[in-house]
Amino acid sequence: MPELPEVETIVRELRPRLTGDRMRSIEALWHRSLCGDPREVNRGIRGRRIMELFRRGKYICLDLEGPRLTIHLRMSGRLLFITSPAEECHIRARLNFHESPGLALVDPRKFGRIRLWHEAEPFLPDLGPDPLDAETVCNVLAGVISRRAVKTVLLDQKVLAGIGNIYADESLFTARVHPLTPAGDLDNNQRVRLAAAVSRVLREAIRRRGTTLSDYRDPDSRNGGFQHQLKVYQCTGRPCPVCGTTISRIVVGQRGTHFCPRCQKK
DNA sequence: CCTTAGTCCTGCATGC
DNA sequence: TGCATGCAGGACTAAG
Repeated sequence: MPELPEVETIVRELRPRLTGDRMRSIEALWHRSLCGDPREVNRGIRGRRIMELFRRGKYICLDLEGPRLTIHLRMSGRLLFITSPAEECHIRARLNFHESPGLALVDPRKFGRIRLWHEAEPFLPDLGPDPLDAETVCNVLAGVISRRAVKTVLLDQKVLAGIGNIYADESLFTARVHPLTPAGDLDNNQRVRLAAAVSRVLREAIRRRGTTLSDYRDPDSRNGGFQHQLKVYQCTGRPCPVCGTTISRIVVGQRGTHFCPRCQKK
């Protein structure tokens, strides 16, 4: 699943190749992959210059001289440059440019969404700050007084934008915090550890170009490398790399959650 | 305020 | 081998 590090990797690949180019069209091959009326979206983007590419949380964002285009890959989405006539399955949409090769949204599960935002409308409202900076994360966590499980809070995009299931579990393990700890009960030490862990894990995952478990690929179809660094995520039944205790799996907020019951005490 | 369940989807694992 | 079932999961919505 593309989370912040995977999306960051994608944006870094797209930026030098698309900045300054112009939009030609967006074709929706699956009607729900493109939000709104496709003809209206195409009127809104045709000929527009891509001023800037950036990431907000898990969103790929294109600044089109005012209006903005966002792409969210959700579960299984990939954004691939269309190079050879290589037949990719599950193409749900195509982005066409004046100069650059097109981009295919390949998305078996059809959850990915492309959306055009008009200049006047609030852009990605309700999205919390990005969690790459430990101090920001610490301040945000200090402001959470809720008794919700800390793992649920980490996954809440209104609180922090970009953390998904993989990096939530890995960060909690690194910080030695139990995923069910009520967020408001974290003491200062735990908060500082968790904030440091979140930013460190995300930065390290970016450095490794993301995690490829099954679906994720960068725009040139290359795998990430962080899957070799995972300590608890999908490691149920294997020994904890720190203490050797068997990694447990529980469900928290309808999400599979992996942790070491010895290192991460409540 | 909060949690839970349902929705969207398909590939894959499981079980008979 | 083949079929049915169920599960995963990010974001959103509705109900309690």
